[in-house]
Amino acid sequence: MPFTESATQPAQLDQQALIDALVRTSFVTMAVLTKIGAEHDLSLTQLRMLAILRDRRAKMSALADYLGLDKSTISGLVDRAEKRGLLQREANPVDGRSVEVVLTREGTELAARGATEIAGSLSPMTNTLNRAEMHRLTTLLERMLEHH
Amino acid sequence: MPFTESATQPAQLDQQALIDALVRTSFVTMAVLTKIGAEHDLSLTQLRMLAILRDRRAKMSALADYLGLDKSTISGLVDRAEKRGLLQREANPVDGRSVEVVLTREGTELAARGATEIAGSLSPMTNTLNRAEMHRLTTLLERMLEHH
DNA sequence: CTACTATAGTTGGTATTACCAATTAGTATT
DNA sequence: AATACTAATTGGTAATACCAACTATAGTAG
Repeated sequence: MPFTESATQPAQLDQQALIDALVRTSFVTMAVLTKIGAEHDLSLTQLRMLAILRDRRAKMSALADYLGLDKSTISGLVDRAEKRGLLQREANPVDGRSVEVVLTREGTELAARGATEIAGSLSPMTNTLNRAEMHRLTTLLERMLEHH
Repeated sequence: MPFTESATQPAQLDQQALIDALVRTSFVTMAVLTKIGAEHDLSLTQLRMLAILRDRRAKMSALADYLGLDKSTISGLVDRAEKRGLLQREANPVDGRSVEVVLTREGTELAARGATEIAGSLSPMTNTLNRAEMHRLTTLLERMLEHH
């Protein structure tokens, strides 16, 4: 079941074990996100988009950058989400080409509900650790994320 | 950029921070996997399928279970991978309905190469930790994974 | 041993995701 | 004022993934 391997060096075994654990954890986490999204008819990408728009309004091109997707993909995503009433396109008064995207009240509520459910679904896993362990794990993950 | 929030309880703050770190780590990891897959014209799902088939031959239905997908989706995935020569369908002599899937030599090689590249792409992140920290992180992640 | 039921996969239909190339419209540059 | 650049959309294609319906094989009941 190891996603990766082919390391025989003594020191690299630890690294390989970590990578396997990271990949497996990621798949479990993604599965949780996908499932919760699906319960609200949201793809993982749509869920991410809502999460991004929770804090800030964003231009189409900014969304493409954040999500690592082509602009044309964003057009489609925003189209469908807008048709569902989750968000709105707004004109940028300064730049006539630019389109800004903002969550509607409904979109904001859905994003909040999703966040709560995600926390709820992951807590069985995270709660296997005590507070000190949680803290240590968080710190280690954040250290890795910084260097990226 | 917090994917989730809405926790004000004192003890839950640590948990919330952990969940955020987990989700962010997962997206970074998935982005790496997606990119490496794309370089070999493999979707994340196909990459996972190859990874599963590295160790074992599997029936169509077993693949559906492992991947959490509908059987009909597997038919399509296997069709395309077979057409590319990465794997083969084989009849099960015991059960005439069952179809077993096995990697070809080419598929095995691609899976191995992918695994190496994944390790290479994640190592900049994992190498920000020393060996003891890697070990601690791995242990904590595995503890969580067990309880799932 | 035939008839029902269950299981394993495939097929056909649809929606979504995602890309690329081409286009439209607005902004900047020279 | 003409040219180049940028922002977003449109159209076309392929892959992913679902569901429902179907085929073929296997197992069970009468």
